[in-house]
Amino acid sequence: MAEVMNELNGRNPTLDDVARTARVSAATVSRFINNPAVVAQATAERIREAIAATGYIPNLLAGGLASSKSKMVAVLIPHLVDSMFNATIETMVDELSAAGMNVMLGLTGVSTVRTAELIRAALSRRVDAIISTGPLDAATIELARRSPALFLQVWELPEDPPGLAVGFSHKDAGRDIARFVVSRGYRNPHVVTADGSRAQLRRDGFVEEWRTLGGAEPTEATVTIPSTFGQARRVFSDMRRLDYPSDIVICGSDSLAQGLIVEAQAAGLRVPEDLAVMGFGNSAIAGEMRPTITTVDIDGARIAREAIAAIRRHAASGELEHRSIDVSFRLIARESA
Amino acid sequence: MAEVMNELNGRNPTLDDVARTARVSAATVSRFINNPAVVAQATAERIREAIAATGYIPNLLAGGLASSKSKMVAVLIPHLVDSMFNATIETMVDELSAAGMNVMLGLTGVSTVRTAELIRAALSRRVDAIISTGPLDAATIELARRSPALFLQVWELPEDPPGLAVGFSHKDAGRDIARFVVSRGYRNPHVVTADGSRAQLRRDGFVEEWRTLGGAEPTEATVTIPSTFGQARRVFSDMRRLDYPSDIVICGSDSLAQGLIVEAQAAGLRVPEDLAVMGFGNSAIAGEMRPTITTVDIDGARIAREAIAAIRRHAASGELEHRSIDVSFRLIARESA
DNA sequence: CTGAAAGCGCTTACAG
DNA sequence: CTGAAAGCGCTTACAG
Repeated sequence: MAEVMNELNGRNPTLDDVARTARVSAATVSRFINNPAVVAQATAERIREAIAATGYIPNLLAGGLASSKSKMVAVLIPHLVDSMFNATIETMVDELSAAGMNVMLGLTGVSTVRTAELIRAALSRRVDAIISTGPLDAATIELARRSPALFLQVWELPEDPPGLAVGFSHKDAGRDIARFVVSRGYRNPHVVTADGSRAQLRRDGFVEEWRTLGGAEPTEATVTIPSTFGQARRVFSDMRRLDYPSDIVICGSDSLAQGLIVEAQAAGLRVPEDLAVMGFGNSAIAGEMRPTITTVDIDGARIAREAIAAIRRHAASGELEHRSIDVSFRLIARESA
Repeated sequence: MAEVMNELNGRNPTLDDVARTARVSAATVSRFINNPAVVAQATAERIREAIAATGYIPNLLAGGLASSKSKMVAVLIPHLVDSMFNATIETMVDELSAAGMNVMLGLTGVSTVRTAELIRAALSRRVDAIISTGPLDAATIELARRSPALFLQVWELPEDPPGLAVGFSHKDAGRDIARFVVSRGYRNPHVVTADGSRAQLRRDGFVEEWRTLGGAEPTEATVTIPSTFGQARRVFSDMRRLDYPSDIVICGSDSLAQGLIVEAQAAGLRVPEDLAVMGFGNSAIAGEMRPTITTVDIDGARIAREAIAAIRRHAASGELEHRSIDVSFRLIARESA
């Protein structure tokens, strides 16, 4: 072993070094690493020992270049702080790890320009798949369409996705919320929308259905992404200042809803008796807040699993699927509304 | 342009394709891409056009293999959900993007085994640097020490780091909290510690200093990582059930503190009059909660900037620094304690 | 089940 | 400022 280390002379051991100490060809070592079942027992044992003796760590740059498979997946999200996607991403990373793949993380900040740059960067690294959230410009859609990498959009169902989509209809979710609000007898909703395309779709669905059901024009407010807890303070004080008749606030996220509850309570209001609040996303806090928060549950873990399963199918077969998987959503009535 | 596309015959354009259409050598195109200043104006223009015409996207796998620089940095954190590191990571990702580098994200789940696997995976991809949070086993420390990649530990200052460390003394932070609690006249702290090595250090610092200052033995509780909002419920009900005389709860994170405030208020207690609460981390909610949360601020953005600056220095010079950067911490007294 | 050899698409001294 | 050529460390038909 000492001799092996010595002849290396400081450089990293390569496949050839392992092959030499195991007295086999490089091809056989490569096979052992990528598909152990295909080499003979005795040979496998020698190679195993040689790898241990040399401290060999494969070079995936070289491997990827030769095989044109990087075993890397790009995951593109807007933010990390106060993000609705974190649980989904966490499941994705875990599932990818289990499949021997690593993830390249990109933060788009809801910018189509940044998104396009990150997609190019991902393609530069010859990722096997790109998982994207958020809007794409026309050129990027075209790039995605031509891409040899599997292109996945998650948490949404675009009209004509360039690749695969795993998500749900945000517009339908908005409509469902409207029906729920009517069924509970609320009359004056205040709709708080974040400045993202998905949030906008939910808002549109809500307002459309609300009108259809004969509701009076709702009041509205907007917040920027990431919609932090703190923006709730401004929204609430605006409502008071402008003397809105609101009996329920429809929030674009659970953290915003949580913030509104805190503000309302601090102002001496009871939730939901004096002011009801709805969230979106069913984050952990929604079920644990006092009062517990009425919200819409999205099965992020399922989105992640469907996405990764598609990537593994693609890795195995090489075929590019092109369809949409609707995981739907579920309104959860709790105490806050 | 159509001809250029045609002769490609479906495959991705390579550096050679660009070179051919620009009527220069591949070497010159490579120089243009990596250091435009070094090629002549007129040549540069021709290459620029050729790149646009062919739709060339460089292959960083090949580039990395040839140059043994991957322009990729591995970032290893325990979790994404309810994590104290997210703001730090977000700054890191932004800074790395600006420097033309991408990030490989690894989730360790506080497991040294997972951490070791991820470090091997990162080395397989020949990352330029590894940024790690959390404990390392002996073999991994040795691996990090030998690693050609820059090894950075952040949010902590280990005794004898294998590479660079950017963080602060958790034990000192715990001591500071003890002094603050004494100065405010609290007598019966309840210390809630998460099951991580850093949280444990803060707890030890607190208890040590508290005893030194003559305090009575504090009561204690532990929570698991990630310490979600919901664990606050159990901690609070245990305190009540066991009839602790607590006048202040020292929490391991702001979200835990927030949960305790909500629980205490729901039980009819006033914070801080009936029960004071302290957090840790100074997340956005800490300053926006009602009451605002007394906590300890860590300058995560500075940690990120120092780390990325070191990586850029390393990329430029190739030298491996080996030292510790203490960014310290700052106790922020607000309303909750 | 195993080996020899070509090739993946870049970068980088070296020479001019 | 530019080009020819070797080499980075793997994988994968092809042959046996």
